[in-house]
Amino acid sequence: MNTLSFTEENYLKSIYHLSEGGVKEVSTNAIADDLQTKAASVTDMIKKLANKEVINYKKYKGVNVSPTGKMAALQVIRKHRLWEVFLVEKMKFNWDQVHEVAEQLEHIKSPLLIQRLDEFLGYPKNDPHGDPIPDEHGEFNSKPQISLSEAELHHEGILMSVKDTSTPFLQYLDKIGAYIGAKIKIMDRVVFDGSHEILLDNKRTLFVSKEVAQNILISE
Amino acid sequence: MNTLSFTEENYLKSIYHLSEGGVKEVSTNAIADDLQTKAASVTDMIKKLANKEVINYKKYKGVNVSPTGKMAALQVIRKHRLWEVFLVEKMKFNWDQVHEVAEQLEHIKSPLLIQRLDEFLGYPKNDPHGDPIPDEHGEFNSKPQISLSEAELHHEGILMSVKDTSTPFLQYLDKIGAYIGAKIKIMDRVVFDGSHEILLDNKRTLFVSKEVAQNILISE
DNA sequence: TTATATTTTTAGACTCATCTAAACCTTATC
DNA sequence: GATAAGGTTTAGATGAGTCTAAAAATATAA
Repeated sequence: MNTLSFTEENYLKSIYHLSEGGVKEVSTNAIADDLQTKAASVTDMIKKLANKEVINYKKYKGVNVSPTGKMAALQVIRKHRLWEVFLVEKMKFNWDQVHEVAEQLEHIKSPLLIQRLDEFLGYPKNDPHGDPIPDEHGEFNSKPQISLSEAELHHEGILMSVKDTSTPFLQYLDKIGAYIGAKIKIMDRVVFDGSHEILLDNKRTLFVSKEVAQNILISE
Repeated sequence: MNTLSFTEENYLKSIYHLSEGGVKEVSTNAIADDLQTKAASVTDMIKKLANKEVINYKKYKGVNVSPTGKMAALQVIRKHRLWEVFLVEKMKFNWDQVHEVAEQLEHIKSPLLIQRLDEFLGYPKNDPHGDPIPDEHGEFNSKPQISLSEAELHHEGILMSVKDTSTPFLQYLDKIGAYIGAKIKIMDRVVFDGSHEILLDNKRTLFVSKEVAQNILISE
């Protein structure tokens, strides 16, 4: 497999995410969309990645990650999430400020640094958005969770993670007082627009839109 | 000036270092040698850098950094040295292990991160090799220092910094027990091979070669 | 001062990652 | 099962950074 370039790592990570752990076939357009590039560029790159045997590729049939590719992707994800923890815990970044910088830091090549960083941070299990951090073997345990929009009415759970990690969404959550670890109970669901009435930390009830509900994951 | 690419930053840093702060003219070959590349590649790149007005360039006459280029170079150097401090102080790296990783980290783009890192480290004035860390305006005070090989016989001073930061040299210093802050007195100088007899921390006398003496800087 | 050696630049080619435009497959629809 | 619509791949070009080989300029030396 050799080493992957900066760009190759980004493609691989995108494919891994889009395939939800290596099951589904991922389309050229989906990758292009995710990486803000053009389909033709994606075709070129997936040929390279297929040659390096980190993905499986059949013309016109989409791609998915191979076992070695999955490991490589998980290492990049591990680095990304550890750096995010570092930025929030040690550099006093807000959780909506970390993504862009972590995108750069995740490509730093130094196994020793990652090992020491992990130790320095106290072997964290989750990043600031609640996503699990794989260990050096790519292992991680994801606790069962369900989106607010899919959970049953009157279900109560802990805010475990968020699907969307964009600045506007995270700033919105800050504004309404939602955070990883908060207690959320679904009080009502509005049929008209799919919005949700929720009880936050047994203190306040408020309404969130369908879009917001889909991006909040709580414990089952 | 716009932003500089990864590679452009490396060239600029090299030119800055080779010109001892932007004074002397630097030759194409010197840069090629420093960056382990070919003279032809250097010629291409210095044209680009001259177009961006970070260096002054006259064909066949060498280059030196412009005021804007000097500032840009100092920012990269600032980042490099702050990361080195981080690696040694927080990540428990040895001083001979930091260079390669800092070469990568110095190109991370995030003014906020550097500001917070500086604060986190307690606004250090020097990196693990004794080199001064410029502040955000590119200012730094370098205390007067002189190489062991140039100082007067029987001169005594503190080991302030090292010119060579390669792993073999630093490991050699570890071995003989020399470190930044150590007290060194020049006991004798051997005419035959230019080697030096020194007294280290008032404890041990030992001989170091001419090459080693040239790379150790002590207070005047 | 002319010849020689060295340094620097140019010319042309290569790789990587990207693009547009056109050609090509696959799928959905009637 | 023909056709339209959409997705995917190829062809050819571009820019960044690099290289080798050859030409041009400068420096050195007899």
